[in-house]
Formats: sequence, C-alpha cells, structure tokens
Amino acid sequence: MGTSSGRRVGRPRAAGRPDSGLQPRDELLTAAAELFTTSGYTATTTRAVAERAGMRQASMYHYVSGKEELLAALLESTVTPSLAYARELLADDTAPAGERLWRLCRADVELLCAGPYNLGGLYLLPEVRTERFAGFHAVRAELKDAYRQLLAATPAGGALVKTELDLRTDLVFGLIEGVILVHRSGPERPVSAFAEATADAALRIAGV
Amino acid sequence: MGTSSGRRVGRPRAAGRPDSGLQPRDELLTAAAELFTTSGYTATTTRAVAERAGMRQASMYHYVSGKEELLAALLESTVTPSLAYARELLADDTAPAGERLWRLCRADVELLCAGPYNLGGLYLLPEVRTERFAGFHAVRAELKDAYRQLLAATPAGGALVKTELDLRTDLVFGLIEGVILVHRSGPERPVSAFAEATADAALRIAGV
DNA sequence: ATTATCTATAGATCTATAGATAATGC
DNA sequence: ATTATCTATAGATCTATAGATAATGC
Repeated sequence: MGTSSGRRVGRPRAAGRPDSGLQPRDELLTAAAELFTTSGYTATTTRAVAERAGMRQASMYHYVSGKEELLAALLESTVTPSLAYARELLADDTAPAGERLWRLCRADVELLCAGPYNLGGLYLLPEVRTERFAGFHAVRAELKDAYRQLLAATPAGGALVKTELDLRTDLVFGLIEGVILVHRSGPERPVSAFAEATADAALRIAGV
Repeated sequence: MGTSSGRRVGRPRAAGRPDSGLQPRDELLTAAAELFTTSGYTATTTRAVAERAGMRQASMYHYVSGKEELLAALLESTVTPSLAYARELLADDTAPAGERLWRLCRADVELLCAGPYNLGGLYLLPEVRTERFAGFHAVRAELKDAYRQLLAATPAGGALVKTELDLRTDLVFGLIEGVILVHRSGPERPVSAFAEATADAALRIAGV
C-alpha cells in the first residue's frame, strides 16, 4: 500500500490540502525552507511553517522539537551533497588536482544555486553559531578542508607554506559562497554557465 | 559648552551609565550594530537596543521610529564610504583602470573588515528586500556599477561584450562580499594583508 | 488500542503610545 | 516653557503543553 494515496491512521487534517505526496516531516522542511529564506528565520513563526505544511501549529511538535531542528536539518542538507562529492574527488587519483578542484567548485555552485530557495544564506544567521548547530559546522569544516587538500595537491599549491595555503583556501571558499549569495540578484543567467565561470575564476585565484 | 560633558536638558536617565560622549542617536546605532550582528536583527528587541544604549525602551522612540530605521542607517553606513572612494577613483584618469580597481577592492575589504562588527552580513536579511530599504539598494547598486565601469576601462575588460562584463562584475563583487563574510572565521590575520590578497585575487578574476 | 491530528490556553513575551516627571532655559 | 527622559500599560503576538477527537488496526 503506498504511503501517499491510502487512507492514513489518525485524525484527519482540518485544512484539506491536496496531498503533496511528501512525508509530513518533509512537508515541514519544505515549508520552512521557503519561509526562512523569504521572511527570515526569526520572523517565521511555528504557526506559519505548520500551516503552510498543511497542519495546525501544535501538530508540528509531533514531528520536530521546534524551529531549530528544522534549521539544522536544512543547513546540513546544503552541505552534505557537496561533501559527498568532495570525498569522491579526493579519492580519485586519475584526474589532476586542479581539474578536481574545478569540478568541486562547479558542483558546489550548481547545487546551491539550483535549489528553489537561497538556503546558502542561512548559515550567516547568528543563531547558527550556537552549539546546537555543531553538526552543520563539522560538515562545513570538512568541506572546506577538502578544498584545502585539493589546492595543496596542485603544482602551484604544493609550493605554498601553510599560511599562504590557508589564505588561498579562504579566498576560493569566499568566492564560492559569495557568488552563490550574489547570484540571486541575477537569476536570468543559466546556472550551469555561471557555475563554470565561477570554477574558472576559482582556479585563477588558486594560481593554478 | 561641550555637548558631552555639560549638564543636559531633560529628565536624567535612570541607569547611570558612564557618558559615552556620543549623541543619543549614535549610542543607539552602536548598540544596534552590536546586537544585530551578534544576536540577529529580528531576535533583537527594542528593549535590548535601548537598554544597551543606556536608556529605557520607550525613550528610544524619541530618536528613531523603530528598529527598521536603525537597520537602514547601519546598512547605508557600510556602503557610503566605499562609494565615495569609488567616485574619486572613477574621476581620476592619472592611474590605469586596473590599478584603480585594485585600490577599490582593497579599500572595500578593509572598510568592512576593520569595523568591530560584521555589518556586511546584514544586507542578506530578507527584510532588506523591502521597499523601506530602497535607499541602501540604490547606493549599493551604484557601488557595483563603479566596479563595472572600472572593469570595463581595463584593456581586458574593454574587449568584453555586455553579458561577459556583467558576469565578471558579479564574480568580482561576489568575491569581495564573500570574502568579507568568510573573514570573520579567521580574524587572527592582519586585515591589511588580507585586503591586498583579496584585491590581487579580484584582478586575477577580472583577467587584468 | 494506537495514532495523527485537533482545539484551547497558560505564560511569556514585545511594540508603541499615553501621560507623568525632573532637569535646564528664560 | 521646553525638553529628555521615565513609568505604566493596552493590544498583539508567539511557543509549547494538556487534553479531546476521529481515523485505522486488530
């Protein structure tokens, strides 16, 4: 029996929304993604999230402990795919490091620009500095370290002392994140071309 | 009679704070800058701002119409100095365009990283997209246009069609803004060296 | 019986205004 | 008299819990 179409256990929902086909928790995440990015995290109320997900405010607590949990899940979802790809690239010795770095940059920009919402900006929220989001920070630090390792493996990068390598890494990482934020202002541009141009720029910065 | 030391008209403040020497409105702006960047804009209450500025919540309304006005003023203060410098550079034909672009990048990074708070991140707030902040957007757009003009005036930039020029401008502007945001994570680095490295990177992106 | 919802609400805010008060200025 | 404050508060939230309810499952 499919979970989406069959009758479900429990009291029916009050507001008869068309069945999205998503699990309730995913409905909440989708709603949160839209509201957090368009209205802001703090300004978004639990009621707004729940209602957009098709349930009443109190019902949300059946699935998540509150807004923070939604934010944590969304943040991790922005970095995890890039990190998985970065790990693949680190393990692959067949391609030169410069080319692998280029691919990582392109993939990172595409993943973050392709989504319907600008989740990339959420990591700047002051709340995110909290211990509560240590998981996200760990994943992001690992991603940044992958950039560093790929950079270090290039001919140009191999010649750098640690301080210099850290600086280059920050510049490349800053470009990627900054470009994602700026991209929103001009979304009429095709993402794939933009991602490639950014990857080119990253390599120029890296000095490869 | 100095405004800072002499007795002042009006009922004395309740909480006896040391006289900061600032005008009350500036005390509010300073308090808001700190709180907006550390606790977040929406999460910061009017009470918190007023109290940190040394007055009671209600007294704030004597100087500003609310939080929005404070945010608008802070945002403009982050772009106005860079824009003033950009105008100077545009008018100066003695130096080559590439060098002027380099100086603008360096100044922009220095101005935003040198301040005690990371005001640069505030422009990403969803609230800022509102009509209320049209003034800030206008100033920021003018600054971005200065980048574009300097880029176009370089030998490499002169050869670009409009689409290409826009792309390069976005990449350079994205680098500058992204780097400012990333910088916070490693503030043990001297700002001036960092600003110069960023300006170098910007020129490499520009293809100059 | 189990489950996913709902309704209702206590307790804790937060903003913006109204009106009182304590200084200086003339 | 003018001014910069203060205290008090109405009205409008918002979060998280308690307890009721309406389905399915056995």
